[in-house]
Amino acid sequence: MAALNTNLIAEKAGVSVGTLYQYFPNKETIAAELVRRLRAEMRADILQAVAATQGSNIHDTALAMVRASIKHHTRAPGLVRVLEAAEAELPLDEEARHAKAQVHKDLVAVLVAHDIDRPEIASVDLAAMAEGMVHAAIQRGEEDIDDITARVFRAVCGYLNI
Amino acid sequence: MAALNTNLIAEKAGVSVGTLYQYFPNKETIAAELVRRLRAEMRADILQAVAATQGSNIHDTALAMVRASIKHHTRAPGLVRVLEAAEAELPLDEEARHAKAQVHKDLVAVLVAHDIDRPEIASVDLAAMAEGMVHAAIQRGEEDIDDITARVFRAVCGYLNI
Amino acid sequence: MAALNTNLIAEKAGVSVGTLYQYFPNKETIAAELVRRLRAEMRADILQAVAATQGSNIHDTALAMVRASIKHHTRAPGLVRVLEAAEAELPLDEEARHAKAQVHKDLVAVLVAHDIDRPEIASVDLAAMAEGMVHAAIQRGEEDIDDITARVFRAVCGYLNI
Amino acid sequence: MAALNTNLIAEKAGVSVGTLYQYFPNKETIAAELVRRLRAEMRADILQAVAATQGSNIHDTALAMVRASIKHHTRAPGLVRVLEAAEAELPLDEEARHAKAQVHKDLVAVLVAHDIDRPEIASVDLAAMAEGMVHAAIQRGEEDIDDITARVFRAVCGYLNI
DNA sequence: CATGAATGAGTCTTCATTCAT
DNA sequence: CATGAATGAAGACTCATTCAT
Repeated sequence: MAALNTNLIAEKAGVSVGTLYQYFPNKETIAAELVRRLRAEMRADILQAVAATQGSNIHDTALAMVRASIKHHTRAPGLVRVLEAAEAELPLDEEARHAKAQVHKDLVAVLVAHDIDRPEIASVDLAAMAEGMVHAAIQRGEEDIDDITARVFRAVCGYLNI
Repeated sequence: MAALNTNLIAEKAGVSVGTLYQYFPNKETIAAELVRRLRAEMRADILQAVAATQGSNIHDTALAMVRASIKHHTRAPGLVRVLEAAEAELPLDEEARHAKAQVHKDLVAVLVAHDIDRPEIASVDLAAMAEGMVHAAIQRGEEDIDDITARVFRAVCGYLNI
Repeated sequence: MAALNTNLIAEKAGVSVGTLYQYFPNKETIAAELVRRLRAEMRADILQAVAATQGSNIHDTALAMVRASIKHHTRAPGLVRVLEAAEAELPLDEEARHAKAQVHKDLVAVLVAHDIDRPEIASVDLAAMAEGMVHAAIQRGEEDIDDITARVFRAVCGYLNI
Repeated sequence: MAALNTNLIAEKAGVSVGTLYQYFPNKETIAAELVRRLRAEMRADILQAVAATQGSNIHDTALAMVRASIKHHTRAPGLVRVLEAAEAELPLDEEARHAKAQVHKDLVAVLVAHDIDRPEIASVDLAAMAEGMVHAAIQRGEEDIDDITARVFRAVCGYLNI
């Protein structure tokens, strides 16, 4: 995949390939690290959204989280897309898996706090649903973030029966 | 891109690479053709679902379509995933673009028939949402199709406010 | 070499590749046959030139032969060029070698008849010289055959000290 | 074109294919560069011959140039032959075309200095004639350079009427 | 978070050759 | 001078990885 070319990654990172390989044993770990960072950023966004709506009803929290998710996709659409596609077939290392799991856990915690049924499943479903919709919208060139947000929010509420 | 290796594609297709190249000028067109077939099959599944629920309310039709979408993902999960990932960066030829557009049009037609708001947008949103959720579920190894169906259906209804 | 593509040769010959391979065991023999024909035609042209100047002085004979050589290059410039290039690295079969040798022998005979020194060497030198000049002129797009003839003739006379 | 096989070129150049492709975008430019070098070397040989016979009559200069031309063919007969054959169908880049043109210009300059008629045409004719004869002689395995030189020289003088 | 030219295994693509019809 | 789709070895090209500086 052209976008995950090691030389390109190095260039974008402002270093040489050699340097990259001094810190990572191979391309897979490099990609895993990028995934880790992506998830960490995402988590920060989400935690912030959760914190900001602390004590509110689930609607407000959900809305804030959807917004956070979209923000995350807007930052570097190309990279996010490529990495999320790569994530599936990549043998993630412990760190990356952990970062990914954290996002999941945070979401589960929110769902549990609001008495949602089968929170573990709901967490992955909601993430997949939002990711799918946002991803498609961004890729089509949509720019009205509020509109995208509203649409995803509708689906989320439907899924949660709230 | 191990899964879109021309030699592998040829092998799976039961022919030699040379034969493949007698019908397609290069790898891109080969991939485009696979996308075209995928979309054509998907469309057949969806049209059948629509036809089978002709005259029913939108709930039944939506449910049938969700089921069709899942069926499509179940057939050849690996290939579907790879192709859907490739679809975005592939220069699709006329045929493939047409096949993709047809699926979209069919869905829009159903939405229009049921007086759904902004049917064009709804069509892509619903497709993305379902694809995202189903994709994630299948990849995680879920096998209870009815359960997945019910969850996607909930999101769809929420999105459509029905 | 694109111009010696077996499928192309077959097409130009108005048959299928399969048919070609029913008469020749491989590409080399096909090329050899083309060389053989080329040399046979060339020989015919040269013999005719010699016959037409029977009894004349060497100047007239040389001039006629140069003309014949140019005619040969004009017929199918592309093929002639390709074949003459191929001739060197091709393992010619008996027939083709014989056809080539015949041309040489005829020339030697003429040279002997006119008391030229070292006729064997002169024969190949003259052929190479004429071929080189004519080839280059034709390829550059020159069309004034008489002019090319005059120039080659000058070189030939110089070589022969006549 | 076995002799212009990229892997072979790389091997002969003492590097790997990858390295070759780090400096040239494709096979054609690689071949063009080889042609350029060939012509540059040839030019050096010729200029040296011209310089060494500065002020002499045209006979001496012509002789020296014929000798230079033969030397050029002797260095790497195989490569020279292949490249000169390839030259015609190759899309030469600016550099290569320039190198080729330089040789031509140098020769024209010499011819002009000696009041030769139609120097532009004479230049290409002489080059083609010498190349044709030398080429054939070398390929037949002749090793007596002086003899070849004398024969080519005779043709050259005849052509130039000197 | 050093550098980047060199390496060569792995892909894409072509084309001489075969063989079922 | 039967046909031409199928084959796969060979050749063009890429890119993850290394190593001398």
